Amino acid sequence: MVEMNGNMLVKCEPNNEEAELFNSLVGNGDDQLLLQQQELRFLCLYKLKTSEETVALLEAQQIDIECLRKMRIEDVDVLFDGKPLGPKILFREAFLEWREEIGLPCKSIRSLSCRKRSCDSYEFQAENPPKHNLQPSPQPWDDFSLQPQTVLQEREAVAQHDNPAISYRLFPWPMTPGTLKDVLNSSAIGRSIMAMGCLGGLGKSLQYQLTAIIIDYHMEYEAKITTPQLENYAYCITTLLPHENALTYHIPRGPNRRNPGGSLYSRFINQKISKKALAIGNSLAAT
DNA sequence: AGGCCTCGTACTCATACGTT
DNA sequence: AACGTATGAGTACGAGGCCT
Repeated sequence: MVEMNGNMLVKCEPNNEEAELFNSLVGNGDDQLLLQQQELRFLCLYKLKTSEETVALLEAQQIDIECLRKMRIEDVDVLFDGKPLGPKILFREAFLEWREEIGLPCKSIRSLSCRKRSCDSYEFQAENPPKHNLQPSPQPWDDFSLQPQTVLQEREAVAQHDNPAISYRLFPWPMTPGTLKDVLNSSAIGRSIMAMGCLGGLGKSLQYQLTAIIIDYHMEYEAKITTPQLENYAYCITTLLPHENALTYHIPRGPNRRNPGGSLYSRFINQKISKKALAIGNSLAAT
């Protein structure tokens, strides 16, 4: 793996311990629970900015992300029963904000009992999240795990055989951290990237794979790439995989750099060249 | 095992073009 | 004219395959 540390390149390869840990995470059926715990920790520590104690509290109550999505405000009181008020206030505020952000505003039992529960509208909402805004509005964690069932099934069908020719047009545009997560979850290599990214920095080969996936996604929508788009991709990567260095993926122009740098731009340029060469080759073969 | 070659990737430089 | 952006050409480097 190569990381940018100021102007210095630091090279380090994933060690055996990391590989074993990775295998232990993605290897067998029991690992679903581990991955869920990783996801919960990731959400709590990086998004909700809660303390380790709060994470431990949630784990002790066997609360996972699915539970957090369904949690009611009274449950927060129960969770922190007998605990100091400070962490409770911080968690509650961050939790309410997150629920608003993902389109599942927190309800109380009382408010729910005040209206008819013909089809449990907020469960319904969970399966029918608000439509994506087409304008770039990168919201970390927006739409995490909240894709319409049909679309998810469609993607799963495409991804089932880990077909390298996944149609990224099934995913929303432009990319957000949530979209990136869905894109990665649609392939085996993407899931490996997610799993490794939870543990630490990605290896060099996984960084290449991640870059390739994102550029393939981009090129299904647009033939050109702009600086804001490159910045957004770097933002999505570092939001979803906080151990990654944005400069690995996108180096902006500067006084001493006329063009953008980083693996994203390079991959994009080389893909364009490859595709053009292929097109020329095909046209020559056709004549 | 070591040398050579090919290929893919990352990067820089130069240039053309559009916008302000 | 100055600046930003897109593109092409060229170079360096490393990985992998092949041959001796």
